[in-house]
Amino acid sequence: MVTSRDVARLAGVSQMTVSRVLQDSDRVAAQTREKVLEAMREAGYRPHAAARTMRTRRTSTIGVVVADITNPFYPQLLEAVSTALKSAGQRMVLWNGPDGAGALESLDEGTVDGLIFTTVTEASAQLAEAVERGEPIALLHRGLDELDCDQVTTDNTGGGRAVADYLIAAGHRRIGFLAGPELPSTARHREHGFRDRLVELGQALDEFLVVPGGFAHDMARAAMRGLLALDDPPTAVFCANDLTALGAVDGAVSAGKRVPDDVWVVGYDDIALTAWDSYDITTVRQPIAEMARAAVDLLLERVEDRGLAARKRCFASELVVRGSTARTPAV
Amino acid sequence: MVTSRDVARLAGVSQMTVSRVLQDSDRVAAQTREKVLEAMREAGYRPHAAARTMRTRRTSTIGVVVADITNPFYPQLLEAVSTALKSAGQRMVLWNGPDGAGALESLDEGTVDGLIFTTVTEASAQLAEAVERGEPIALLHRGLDELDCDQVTTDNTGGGRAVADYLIAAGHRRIGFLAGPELPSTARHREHGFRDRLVELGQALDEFLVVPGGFAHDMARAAMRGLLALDDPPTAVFCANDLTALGAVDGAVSAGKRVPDDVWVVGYDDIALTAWDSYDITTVRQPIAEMARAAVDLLLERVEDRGLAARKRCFASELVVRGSTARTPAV
DNA sequence: CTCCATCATGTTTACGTACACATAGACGGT
DNA sequence: ACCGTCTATGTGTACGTAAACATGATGGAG
Repeated sequence: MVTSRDVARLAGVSQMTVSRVLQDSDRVAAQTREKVLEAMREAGYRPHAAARTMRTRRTSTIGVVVADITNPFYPQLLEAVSTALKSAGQRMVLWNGPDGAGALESLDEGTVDGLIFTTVTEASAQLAEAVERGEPIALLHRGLDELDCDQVTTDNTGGGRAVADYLIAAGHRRIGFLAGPELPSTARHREHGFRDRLVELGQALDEFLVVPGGFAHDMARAAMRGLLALDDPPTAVFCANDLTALGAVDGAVSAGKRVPDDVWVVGYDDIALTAWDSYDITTVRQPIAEMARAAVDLLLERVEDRGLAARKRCFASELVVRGSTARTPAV
Repeated sequence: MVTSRDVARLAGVSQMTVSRVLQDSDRVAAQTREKVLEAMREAGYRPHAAARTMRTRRTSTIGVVVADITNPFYPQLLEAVSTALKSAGQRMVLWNGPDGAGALESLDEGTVDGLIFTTVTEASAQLAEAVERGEPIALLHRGLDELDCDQVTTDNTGGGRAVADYLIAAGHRRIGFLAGPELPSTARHREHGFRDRLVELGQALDEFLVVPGGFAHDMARAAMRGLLALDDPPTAVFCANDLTALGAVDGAVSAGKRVPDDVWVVGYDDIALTAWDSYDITTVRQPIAEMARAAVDLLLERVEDRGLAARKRCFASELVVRGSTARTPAV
C-alpha cells in the first residue's frame, strides 16, 4: 500500500505537506503542490479512508433507511437522495427493511456520519435516545411529532383535503377510502385531511367504505374487490398511496370493472408508474428532489454542528389529474 | 467516546483482553469474559469501526453498483443482494448511476472490501485494471466475457430460445423484437438465443420488425406504436426486458390495441409488476435470490483470498406464461 | 519435587492520517 | 539595519484497535 509518507519521500517533502495538499490547504506553495501532486500520480497514491476517519471523525458517508425498496416510491426517493448526497460528496449506505436494524449501531460505531430515515412509524427507544444525544438524524417523507430532530415532509393533510375537494366537486357522494396502515404519519395525515374536508363539505365518509390495511399491492387489490362487490359500491376510491392505487385499479380490472367508467381511483405520491397508459392514475405529487436535497442539507449541517435546534420543513403537494378520474362529472 | 481502554479499566483487565472478548477469542476465561461483557454494557461501549478497519484492513462493507434504480428490476435485485449481505454480516454501500463513478475509488481508499457490479456494459480501463490487481469484484446479472472475475448470470441465450420456441409453437409468423441497447450482455444473449432459434425453426426474424434502442419505458412505448402502425404489423413482440415489455403494452394500449387479442407481448426478468392484472405479462424468470446469494458468497470468499481463480456461475431461466400471450393459437 | 507445556493475560507497538506546535526564511516598516 | 510579522514547511504525536511478543501461573509427567 502506498501511504502519504511514500509520496512525501518521492516528492522530497514531509508527510505533513502531502497531507496539506490532500486537504487543499492554501498553506502550500504552488510549486510544492505541483511536485506533490506529481508524486501522488506517479506512486498511484490513494488516501486511506479509515486512517482519515480515525483522525477527523468523519466518514463522508450517510446512512439511509428504507422500509421496502420494492415499493416503487422508494427507488424514486432513493435516487433523489443519492443524487443529493453525491453532489455533497457523500457516500450512501442503505438499510432495507422495516426495522432499520443496524443503522443506529452503525452510527454509534462511526461507520456513518448521519442517518436519514424515510419510513419511521414510531420512535423506538433506541432512536429516541440517539436523537436525544444529538446524533445527526433526519426524517424524510414520514415525520414523527414526538421526535425532536430535523424532518422533511409534505403537506399530506393539504393533499388529502385537495382530493376531497376534487371528488366532491366532481359530484361523487359514495366515496371509498383505502386507508393504508395506521402508524405512518403520511397515511395518518392524508386520512385526516381527507376526512376533515369531507366533513366540512357535509359529506362525511361512510365508515363502511373505509378499508384499513397495509400499503401492499395485493391487500389493496383485495380491498377494492371487496368494495366493488357491495350492493351499493363507491363511485370513487381514494388510496393512501400510489402502490395502493395500483392495487385498487388491478382489483377493479380483475373484477371486470373499468376505471374511471365504473369507479374513479386517486392515489398519492405520483410515482412514475401512475403516468403509464395502463394505469394513468390521478395522484398527488410531492417535490421529491427538493425534499431529498433539503434533508441532506439539514443533516450535513447537523453533522458539523450538533447543537442546532431541530428544524421541520414541510413542502406543498399538488394534485395531478389523469385518466383514472374522468373530467366529466361522475355518477 | 468510550474506548476499549475505558472498558478495560472498568473491568480491571488490560485493553487487549477486552479486544479478545470482542473477537470472541477462546483464549479468555469464561469468568473474565463475563466481567468484560458486563463492563461493556455498563459503559455503553461500541467498538470504533475506523480503528478496527485500520488494523484489520476489513470494513465489513460491500459496494453495489446499479445503473438505474428506478428500473423496477433493480430494486428486486438489490433487495436480494441486501438480504444476502445482511445475513453475511456486511453493510451495503450503493452507487446509482450509469458509470458507477466513485465505486472503484472507494475500493482503493479501503471504504469497501469488495464491489458487485450489476450493470456493467463494457470493461473500463479502470475496472479492468482493478480486476487485474485481484481486487474483489463480482459481476451480477450482466456478465462480461473479457473480464476475468467472478460472474453470476442467467442463461439469457436459453431464455431467448425458449421464447422463440413458444411463439412459433403458438403459430406466430410475424414476430417483432424490441432489442434493448447493444452493449449489455443480457440484451445481447437474449437476442442471440432468440434469433438463432428462430433461424433453426426456419422463421428468421424480419429485420424490419426489429427495433433497437434502450431499456426505457417511453422508448419501448414509441417503438411498439411504430410497429403497430405498420401495414402488416407483428402478431407478437418479444421485449429485451420487462420494463421494455411494460412500455410495449402501454404503447399498444395508447394506440387502442388490445393485448393479447391484437398482439402478444413477452418480456424478460419477471419483475413483480408483470404479474399485476393491468399488465399480466408473459416473461422469463431468473432466480434472483439465489443469484444474489451466489454473488455475495463468491465475493466474500475472494475478499479472504484474492488468489482464487475467476468463477462463472450461470443459472437457468424459466418461461412464465401469463395473459399477454393467450394460450390459444394466435393469428 | 522438578521441569516443561499450556493457558490466561499483559505490554508494546503499528496501522495512516491530520492536528498542534515549532522553526526557518522572507519581507517590510521605521 | 533591526525587529516583528507572516508564510511555507517540518516534527512529534494521538486517534482506537489488534497483532506480535512476553510473562506469570497452573498442572501433569517423569
